Amino acid sequence: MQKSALRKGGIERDDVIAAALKLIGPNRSVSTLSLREVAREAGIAPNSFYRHFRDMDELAIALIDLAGGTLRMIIREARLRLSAGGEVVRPSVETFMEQLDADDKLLHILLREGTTGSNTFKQAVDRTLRHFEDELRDDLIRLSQVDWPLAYQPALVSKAITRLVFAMGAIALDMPPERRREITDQTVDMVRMIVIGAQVMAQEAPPTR
Amino acid sequence: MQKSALRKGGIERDDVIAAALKLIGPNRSVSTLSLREVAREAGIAPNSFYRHFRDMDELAIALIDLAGGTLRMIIREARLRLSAGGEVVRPSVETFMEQLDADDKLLHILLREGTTGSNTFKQAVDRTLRHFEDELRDDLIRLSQVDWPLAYQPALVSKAITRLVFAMGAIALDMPPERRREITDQTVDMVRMIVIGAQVMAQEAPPTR
DNA sequence: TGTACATCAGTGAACGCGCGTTCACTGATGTAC
DNA sequence: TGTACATCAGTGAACGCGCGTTCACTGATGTAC
Repeated sequence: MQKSALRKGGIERDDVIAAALKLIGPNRSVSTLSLREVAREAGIAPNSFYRHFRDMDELAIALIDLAGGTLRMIIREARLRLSAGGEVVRPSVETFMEQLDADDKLLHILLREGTTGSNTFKQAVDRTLRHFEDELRDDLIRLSQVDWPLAYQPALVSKAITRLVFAMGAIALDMPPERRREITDQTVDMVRMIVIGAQVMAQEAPPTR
Repeated sequence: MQKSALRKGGIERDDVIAAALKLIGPNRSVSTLSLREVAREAGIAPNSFYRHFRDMDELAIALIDLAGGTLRMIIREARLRLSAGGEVVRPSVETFMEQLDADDKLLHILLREGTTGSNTFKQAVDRTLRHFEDELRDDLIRLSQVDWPLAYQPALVSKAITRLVFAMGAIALDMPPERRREITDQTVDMVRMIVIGAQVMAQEAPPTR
């Protein structure tokens, strides 16, 4: 039985995570948070932090993993919106950009720590991004068996799309909401370029699967 | 006449910048440098820092501008390597990736502060990236008048290429040198996908210039 | 050429602050008998 | 049911540290007369 879950006033590991999330924003990445700051936000004494995490690094990795998991669910939802034979690129990109609003804190975590954090952070982010790439690659292969021409190097295509969409997501995060549409449209066109280019290249060279 | 340039033992603004550059690396972005740290590296007392910069923000912006200028020169060199009618994408990407090794500190600055820094930093980086995009767009238009088909939305194509190449550059920076070639090859293929896709799309829709 | 003066990059000492971490302790909860 | 005990998230106080910033001062250089 979970013991701590029954305690009355106590705060949980998740409450500390929630406090950290509250502090994260456009200009605050995980690595700039201080232990005392998080404790203050969570309403506990600084030393109480150690009851839940060994140090700030452990908290940061928990946050990155949380962000990764949530974003994977976003992508899964995007996939559900796809009707066989219908348009694929636009609904996917739109779902991504919409969720970026809703879960902007989580996106920020992945975008910031991927370039700035310690090696541990970077690896955690990289793991998440590669997970995305893998899922996207499988989607591409599946699609190519239904109604799309075979694409050139699906792994490479999915990597290009993932990195580009994340880069555009980072741009969108720093922009006023009314320009999101514009960024979304641009991203849709960019992804189409990649997909179409890959299809053309597949006809010129034998595709590697 | 520049007075300070004649002083003997004194250090210059540039020396402080050089000290800051020395401290920057894979895990140290500009915004994580402390004033005392930079002063220590430059061999001056902490308060002497104020003789050269009003605060760390001013130093940071000087570094970002320096990085932007240097990178623009890199691109210019890449352009010189292009022989009319020859291959365009590979030499350009290769030049970029090679210089990334040589001036890796500068690349780091643009890659890190663009996602993490304060709004001021982000704007400085954004300015630099947009400058790249503009130059690339002009190149694309010029190329399309010589021996390439007209591309679909050159501005969008150049934005996609710029952001993607920078994202791949960020990946390369965190990798051991022996994997640079692999990343370069991947990037070349990605850029080709975008360019070819844009050319195909130009034939389907009237191009916007 | 000599002298008085302005300039300004440099200095050491000191300040108050927020930080991460440690210590010994508390007191509510759940468990064993 | 009652009692003794283990667990453990919480506490306040204290530590030493590096930080940004300020102060009044120095001393070499270049300039004016």
